[in-house]
Amino acid sequence: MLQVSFLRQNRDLAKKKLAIKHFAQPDLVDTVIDLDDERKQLQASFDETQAKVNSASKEIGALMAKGDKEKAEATKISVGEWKKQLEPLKEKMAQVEIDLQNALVQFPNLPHDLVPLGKSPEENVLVREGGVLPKLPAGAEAHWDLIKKYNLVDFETGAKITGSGFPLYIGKGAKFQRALVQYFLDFNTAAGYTEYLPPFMVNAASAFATGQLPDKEGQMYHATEDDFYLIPTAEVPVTNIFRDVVLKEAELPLQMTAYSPCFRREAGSFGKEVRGLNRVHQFEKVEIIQIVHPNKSDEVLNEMVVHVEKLLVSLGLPYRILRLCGGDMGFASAITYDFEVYSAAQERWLEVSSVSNFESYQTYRMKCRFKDAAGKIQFAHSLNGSSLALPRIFAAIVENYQTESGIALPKALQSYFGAENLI
RNA sequence: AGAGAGGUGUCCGAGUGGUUUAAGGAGCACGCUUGGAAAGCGUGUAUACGGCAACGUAUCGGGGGUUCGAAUCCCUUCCUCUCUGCCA
Repeated sequence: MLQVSFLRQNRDLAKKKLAIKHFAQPDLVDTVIDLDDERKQLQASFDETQAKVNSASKEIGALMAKGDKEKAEATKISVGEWKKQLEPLKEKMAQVEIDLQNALVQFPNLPHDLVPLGKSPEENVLVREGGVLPKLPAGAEAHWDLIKKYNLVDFETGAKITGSGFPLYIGKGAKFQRALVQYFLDFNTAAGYTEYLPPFMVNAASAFATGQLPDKEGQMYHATEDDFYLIPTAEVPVTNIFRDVVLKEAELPLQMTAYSPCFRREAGSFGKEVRGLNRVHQFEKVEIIQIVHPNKSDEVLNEMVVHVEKLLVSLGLPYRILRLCGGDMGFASAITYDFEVYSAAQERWLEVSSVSNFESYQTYRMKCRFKDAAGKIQFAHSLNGSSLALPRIFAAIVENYQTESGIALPKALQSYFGAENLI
């Protein structure tokens, strides 16, 4: 969420930056400032009257103690008058605050200066690429055929149990998932991240704090009986650890990693784009999250990008890193780098990680602050990234490591899987 | 799931309608004292909003109510603990 004080001081800059994100209602900036002016005015007169009520009430107490009942009763009457004035003020103030809040949550985060202009994925900027394209055997197949051939994943039975997009992993396929999770977590903790295993459902307050609510309501599964939401990513529960918390500056940076299943309704496209493991409703992911000093977030973002890159290199997959343009970025992000892995058999790039700096957008929304050396309270910055999302890594490894007689494994995974080859 | 007990500041903890301006203690910070340390003494020690400021307003788990006045009374909700039940 953007801060009114910032919008007030940077009215034109904010509008310019919102335009980069293709935000359709620049005038909302003015609306918000007007509403805030109104709120201030209302509060001033409310506070003034309330102060009169408070001091008169105290006076009544003193008069009663003295036994001056007559004067006490007279004071009660004037208090009654003031309270009548208070009622409409209170209502109006509550309404203005709701309006202000409703307007504020509509703003996406402002883009970082490095964010390229552009509207669609084609306008994302290639930062660098690495890895080598594999030489696939003749008759190389896409992962949806390979997993069937080797009985690693059964979509039909998953659909029978739950619905489409809920894959059932079997045998070596299931074990491979477990090996990947274990490897990713170990890789992250070795780099200093603390491992968490969070709840997989969150309440509405948590979903609001990380920006899933109110605008992305339909993308989450909702357990209505208890009003819990199934998490779309571990970012939600883990970042919320620090909701309404004032940290000490010395505690920063906080580095967390967590495995979780991710649940996404993903109302969307059909066909090749979503075939096999390319897009599913439930998938496994290991996430990295940092809460840092605002001065450090640019630097930390780069560190996180390098961290994820090293992980991809260790898997021997051909990859590229893109800096997303304003039109392709997430709502809450100030700057995002996407990692894509080349699926040789599908002949297309698959997004496997997205690393973002949210700056103070989430932390303001969830009141995650820290006390600096001077004793001043400031909002921290939050960042997160996948390291990594499993299904597409699974797909890419199965495709890129296929041989004529089976599927090989990257060296780094062999000890985790307990064999040199997947098949 | 049923019954009961609770939720107060950084922490412990007092507080059943009015100098509570939340006692007292601990911790922490600063100062005094000291050769140095401990002890002792003194001062300070939540957040948000409004205001140039003085200061004001709100907050005793959350929300609502009663009252001139609520940490205190009522309703509601969440959470924790104990016992019982159920369960991997």
